[in-house]
Amino acid sequence: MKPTIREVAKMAGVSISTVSRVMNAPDTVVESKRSRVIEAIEALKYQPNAFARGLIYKKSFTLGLLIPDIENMYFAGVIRGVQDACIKLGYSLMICNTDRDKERTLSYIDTFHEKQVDGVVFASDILYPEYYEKLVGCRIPFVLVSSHSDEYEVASVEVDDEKAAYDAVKFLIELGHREIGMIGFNHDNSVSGPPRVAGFVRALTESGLERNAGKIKYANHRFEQAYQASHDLFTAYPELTAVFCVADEFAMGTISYLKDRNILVPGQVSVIGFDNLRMSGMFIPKLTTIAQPIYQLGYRSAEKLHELLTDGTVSVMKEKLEHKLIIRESSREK
Amino acid sequence: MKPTIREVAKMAGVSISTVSRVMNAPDTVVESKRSRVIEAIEALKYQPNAFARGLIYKKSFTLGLLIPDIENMYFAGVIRGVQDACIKLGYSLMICNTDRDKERTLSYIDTFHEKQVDGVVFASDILYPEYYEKLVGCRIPFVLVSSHSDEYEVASVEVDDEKAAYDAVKFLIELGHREIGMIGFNHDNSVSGPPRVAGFVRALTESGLERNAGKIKYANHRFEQAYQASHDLFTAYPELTAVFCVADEFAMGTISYLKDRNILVPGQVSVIGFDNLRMSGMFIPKLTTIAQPIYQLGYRSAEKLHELLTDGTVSVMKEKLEHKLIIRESSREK
DNA sequence: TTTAACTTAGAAAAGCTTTTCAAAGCGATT
DNA sequence: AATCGCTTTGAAAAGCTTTTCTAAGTTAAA
Repeated sequence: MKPTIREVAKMAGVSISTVSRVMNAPDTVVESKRSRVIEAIEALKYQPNAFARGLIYKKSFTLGLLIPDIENMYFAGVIRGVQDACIKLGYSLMICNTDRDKERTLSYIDTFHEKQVDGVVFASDILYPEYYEKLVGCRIPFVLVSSHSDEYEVASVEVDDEKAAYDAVKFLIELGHREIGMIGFNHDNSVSGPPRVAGFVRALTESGLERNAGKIKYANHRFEQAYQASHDLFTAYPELTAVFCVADEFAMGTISYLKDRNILVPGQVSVIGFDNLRMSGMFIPKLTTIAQPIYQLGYRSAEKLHELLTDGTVSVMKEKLEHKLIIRESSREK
Repeated sequence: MKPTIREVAKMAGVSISTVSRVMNAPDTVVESKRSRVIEAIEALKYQPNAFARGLIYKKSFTLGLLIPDIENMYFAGVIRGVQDACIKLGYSLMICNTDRDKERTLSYIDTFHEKQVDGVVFASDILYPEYYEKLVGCRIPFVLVSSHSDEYEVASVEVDDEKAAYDAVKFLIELGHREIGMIGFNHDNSVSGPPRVAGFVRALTESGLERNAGKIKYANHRFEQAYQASHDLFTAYPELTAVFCVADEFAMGTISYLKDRNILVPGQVSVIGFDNLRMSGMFIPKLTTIAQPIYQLGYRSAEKLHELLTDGTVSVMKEKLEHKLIIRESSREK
């Protein structure tokens, strides 16, 4: 089996206390013994047992990350950010893909509880009361990323969805478009759904384009759904010359649909996305989009969780990171 | 703090042994006490401490997963597969993104060792001797997915790369193409690089097209690199009417390049990819490709690891899963 | 009625580390 | 020479659970 501190002690001819001290407070043990101990540790490839340490410290130095859909490219970036922050801060990371399934999410929280993760970052999904109750019931500190809660007092880091949507639509208007539609997230399973239509409506209203405010179809996070939604949108409103899509994946779905209908993008219709996935620059045409600082979102959320864990509180509760308009090839002046 | 078995025992008015028995062998404790204990457990939301259990069982019921590049869409699928298998088999999963960095990979193995993961699945990367030595030095059982080792006796599950590449090129030939090039993986940091050029060459040779065997440029896993490689390929061999790309991301890079050069795909040049990413059906044009059973690859690798952990050995050492040709829009008869 | 065989429950040990406490050793000060 | 104070080390306890062992209590059989 794996060597224990006992065997290291025996090999070095000292007590286990001394071995422990060599690892945790090296300068309290005299040089001669210290080097003998270090030799023994290396010879045996000794690695202290995390279970025993966990028992003492009551900490696992592990964080949990709950992801709604790992096949959504958006999350690859936030995972990288969270993981890099974890490395910097000395945590391990346990990533779980919930598929937006309530039961599964709850069961992962149980696992986190059992494994004694120090905290969890909860990504992009709605914080349902069940989740909240369970998390606080298990006394697990947590933060939200790309999400927030109106009901509860929970730390979060995200983008200003309303403003970002506003900027996207404003851009389309400045390009000269007057007939503008939108493909949005279903409100009942997304947190950014409502603020993004709010931004859409505000930009429209501000320019006297209220008549477009209802030209919205909703989809459920996936390409195929957005394809279908575009179909519904364009059969209902064939006059549209621009579409605001609340996700790059939706923009791709919309463009695919338009392509199949032989409608040119951006020749006849301009499409703007949201997220700036790595894929957006690879698509044909390259997507004009609102860039979220995806990696930073993940990174900051882990830092914030760390702050919560060490200080017991967090300096800014609802943190907003900056979005940015990226102009590429899927949009054009009207 | 979190409640312990002691507090449950006190609340139920029994000894801690009884509580433990209720959880692990319920029928050895009399109904009246059992129900009192269950009540107490629920009232306190008691969850046994995984550290204490780990100390006893010498198992963490946690697996580690080493991923080279989490932003590569290929891995989203294998992660899902591994994770679903883990749920079925009762393991938790610790996913680590190595960025193909040796030091980082080694350091993750240390973490796995310290956290006492029961085993690790190692994805898609070359099993360098350092990795192998460290893993066996730490006595951590492991399996390879989308990879294999010629040097060492390690269980693996992957696709038959040579055959798959052969099938791809054969398909191009049957379409009537005679001038065929390839965008491959750099041999020095990929395991599937060499077998895929072998398949390319075999298909060519079989049809008397050896003259094409050298028309290969190499790229390093990413779109941008494939774009550049396509540039090199087509300036060196402008006669090409078809390209075999060893990854869908490469195919997208190639098509992007061709598009920028106003070369029609599939009108003038046919492109076939490899992987069948979820994205491949979303791209314009939709990619003809060799589908890997990505999810199953992940799923099987976790099952295999489980087999290794429970039986101490594995029934089939080098397992191959079936690939499949998917014909979509990026290829056309010559 | 007594003994044998079970059933049920508690005490205690084991698993590995860190940390506290006490003791030993040593130099220096009075 | 004796005491003080500091450094260095080891013994032991604590952290939480599972499991073994033992004891007590119950039922059935002789």
